[in-house]
Amino acid sequence: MSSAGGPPSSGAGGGGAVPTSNNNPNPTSNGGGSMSPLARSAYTMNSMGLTVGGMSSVSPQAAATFGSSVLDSAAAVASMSGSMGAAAAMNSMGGNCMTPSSMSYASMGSPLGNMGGCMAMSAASMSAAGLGGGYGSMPPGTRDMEPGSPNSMGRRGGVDKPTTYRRSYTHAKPPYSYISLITMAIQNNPTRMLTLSEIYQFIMDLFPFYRQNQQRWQNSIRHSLSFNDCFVKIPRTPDKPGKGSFWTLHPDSGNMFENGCYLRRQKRFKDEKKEAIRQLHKSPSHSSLDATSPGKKDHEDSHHMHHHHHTSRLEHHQHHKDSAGGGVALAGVNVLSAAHSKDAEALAMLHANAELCLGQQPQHVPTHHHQHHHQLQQEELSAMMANRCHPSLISDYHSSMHPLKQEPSGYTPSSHPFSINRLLPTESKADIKMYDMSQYAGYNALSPLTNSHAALGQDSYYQSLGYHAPAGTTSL
DNA sequence: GGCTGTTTATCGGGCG
DNA sequence: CGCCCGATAAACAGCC
Repeated sequence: MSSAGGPPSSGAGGGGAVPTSNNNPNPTSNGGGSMSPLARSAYTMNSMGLTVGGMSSVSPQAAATFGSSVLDSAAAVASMSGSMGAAAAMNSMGGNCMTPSSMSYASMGSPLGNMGGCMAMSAASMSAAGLGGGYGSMPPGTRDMEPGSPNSMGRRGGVDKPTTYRRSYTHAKPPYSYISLITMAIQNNPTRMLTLSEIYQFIMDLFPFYRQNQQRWQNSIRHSLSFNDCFVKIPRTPDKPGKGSFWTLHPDSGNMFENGCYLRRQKRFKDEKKEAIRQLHKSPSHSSLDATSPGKKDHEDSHHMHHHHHTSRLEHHQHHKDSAGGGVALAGVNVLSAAHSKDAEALAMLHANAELCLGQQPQHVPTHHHQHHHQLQQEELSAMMANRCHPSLISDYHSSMHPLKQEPSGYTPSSHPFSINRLLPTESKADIKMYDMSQYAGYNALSPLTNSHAALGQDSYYQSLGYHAPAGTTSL
């Protein structure tokens, strides 16, 4: 690319956390009406004033309220944003993910950003702070200005006075990476599998920002799905005709956002097997496997040629942490080995899974189990999924990341303020609607997922598994 | 043809 | 400063 992607004017080119959406080419190709009154109200809710105050003391009950469907997502989102601060602070994990950028988001629009310090509060309040502060300040109609437009909000470079960027970012880009968003979407679905279009829908339902420039971000979503090993494509079964495959999370992807940072993972999840394949493809010397190779898979390297050793580095990273950790679970690995012991464990792991994905503390990854267990690969996953069962459910990887496991530091995933466990119920919250959460965060109250999964509460999911509620395991 | 997926290429930013 | 991650663009292939 000569000219490297062209003039920045179009916002082309990468970068960064603050993308910029120029004009909205196709504002609502899909959205028709997706903007429910609820959504509006949500938007209207301004910066946290609302919530923070009111919810500061979110009772368990309240928490429970957020447990379902969209709410979950909202909660998840909220928690994500909240965790940006909370997680970092609470767990001293070293995860300072409070990068300037995230901070800026959090603080955007209001002093609340500083709440990071107060995160002692409940997740809900946090979320409110985070989301409300970040987005939600403006009524829907006012979205004239492009939220991340360079001009409007100059980047963190401090280009502009902090005062300028304030509110009005109704549709500011959410402080979540696409990977986070996808994870959120998948996790939010009871089946833990979503089609591409459902992922799109989830995102748009939750974040108005993404109702614009769909072409652009959807391309990115697709790229993320394909490019990141943490997402696994599950072919559609004949009995379920439709378009596109299902996407799920790799059972070993575990907690990609361990530090509560949803903009950037500390490490990119790598499926060792796939990685190995890539390596093979790229290194001519080993054509051991197939001569038929198309030779396209090296993309990882070609993509990041400069850091092809990253893998080792990453592992190194991980191991390091693990060892430090002490004890807990590994992120996965032996998957098939215990594939039979589902039940309670399954749920447990289910939790873990959610937990991990939504942001919890670092688990330990047993440094070297990979070689033996990484067997569960796509085919297997596919097979499992074909049965509508998420691999994670079957896999015993739960054993590795058991939710019950305590963090060495005393922190447990369950204890994580934004832990999904906390949000999960104790009872049926399936009926809860977004309006409930409208107070939750400015961002979510949107239309409930129209998708079926939305209708299903997570508890439903659990129930379907024969599990009632993560009661004991959770602090709830 | 449009959607879904994959792959390549770049750029920008964060972090050690 | 180099490595790595994420965002974005875009070419392409396959499928419905």
